[in-house]
Amino acid sequence: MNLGSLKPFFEPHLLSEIDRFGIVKQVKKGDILIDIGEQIQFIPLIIEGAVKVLREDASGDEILLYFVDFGNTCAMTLNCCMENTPSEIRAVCEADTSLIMIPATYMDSWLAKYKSWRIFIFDNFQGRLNELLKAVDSLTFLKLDERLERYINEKAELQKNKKLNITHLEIATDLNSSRVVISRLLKKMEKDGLLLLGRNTIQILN
Amino acid sequence: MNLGSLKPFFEPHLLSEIDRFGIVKQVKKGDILIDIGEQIQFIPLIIEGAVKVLREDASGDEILLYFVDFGNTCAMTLNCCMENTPSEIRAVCEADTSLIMIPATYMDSWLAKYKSWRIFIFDNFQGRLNELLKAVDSLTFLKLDERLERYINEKAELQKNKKLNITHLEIATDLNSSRVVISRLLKKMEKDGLLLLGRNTIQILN
DNA sequence: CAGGCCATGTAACAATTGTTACAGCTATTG
DNA sequence: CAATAGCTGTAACAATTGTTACATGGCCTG
Repeated sequence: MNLGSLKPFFEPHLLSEIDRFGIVKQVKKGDILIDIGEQIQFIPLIIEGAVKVLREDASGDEILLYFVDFGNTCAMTLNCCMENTPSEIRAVCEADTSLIMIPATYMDSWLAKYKSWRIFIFDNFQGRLNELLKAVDSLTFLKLDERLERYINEKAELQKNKKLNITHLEIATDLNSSRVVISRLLKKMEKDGLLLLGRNTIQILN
Repeated sequence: MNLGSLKPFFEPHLLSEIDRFGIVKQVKKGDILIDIGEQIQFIPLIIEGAVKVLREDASGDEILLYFVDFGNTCAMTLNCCMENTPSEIRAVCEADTSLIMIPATYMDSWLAKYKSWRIFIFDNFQGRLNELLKAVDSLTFLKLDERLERYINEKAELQKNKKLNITHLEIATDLNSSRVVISRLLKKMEKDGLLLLGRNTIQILN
């Protein structure tokens, strides 16, 4: 396993443990990595690619919570590992993704043994709590057009490309809105010179 | 310090450390325990009472995130301690509250030494993440009348009393709505036989 | 007990978001 | 190349939530 990219995060001894016990996994764009209600036995550590984490209610409506990318893991998952509770969220791959699956059993013992692991875990909790806070902020304080703008910009940043390949329906699903509303708002943004719309594409100007 | 109530949570040696290094603090109803932007040096462990945690945006609008009560601490605070970043939230006492302030310096060393501390910390992260998830769920999937109903019931449960002393304006602030809207919805709930309204009081029926 | 502040009730209206319906266009597939 | 499925544009309308304005009545304070 090539752990070079993880070197800055972990002390050498921990790296060798990750090398010994971690299982590398490749997941394709669109695949569901973790689903709601699943028992989680492994902590996924993202090496390449990105994952989107979302929440669903009883009637099947969705809301995007946040994205997770390189060097991070999903704090929700951490908890589920520690407590052995079923997953509260769904994780879907945004792009082809490689990850190291670390058996949940090491979670606790590494916390006692490695300071770098504690830092890693806490940084991730911090990150996830902040992402959730950001989600609450958006839902509370922003109107849909502002949420949409934020969403589009985040997507572009994540994939480092101002041309998005996405449909209005996908956006509507992520924002828990409806396609017609999203189309309407996008059209307005285009008229305002912020975007160029095409079939399956949104080109961010500026 | 009387740590009896904490006995079920922590191993004896840790309890004696808490006894040695923790500082007991009494806070009055309505007092601000932690404010946005503050540096946090202590982990507050709630012994009695309850605290409400809220978020504010640039223009001063608020939203209630969740309540924290006995045996718990605020995961936001944990993070701020670990990372030494300013607080992202405000914590206001719901009732007169006693807490033990644990200097942030012990945070990490106790994690290495005490399994019960690790469990405590992780349980709290779990709890806070779940509360934030619940907040996101409410904001996303519920209409205001449902959020209001949930809010009122939570309040009653927290104070173990079906008669609330609260004004419509306070509710509106917690839910980031406006007083008129809340009055309108409460009136409807009263007409539906769910409540009895009075000046500064809401009596939950059923 | 008069004045003022605060809490509540209500109406009228505005803004935002959601829904339904349908038309036209594009890409794919057989 | 015809058929089909999926994507986008648009209009008309509905529901929800927010805003403004004003009236009433309780309660505290001087």
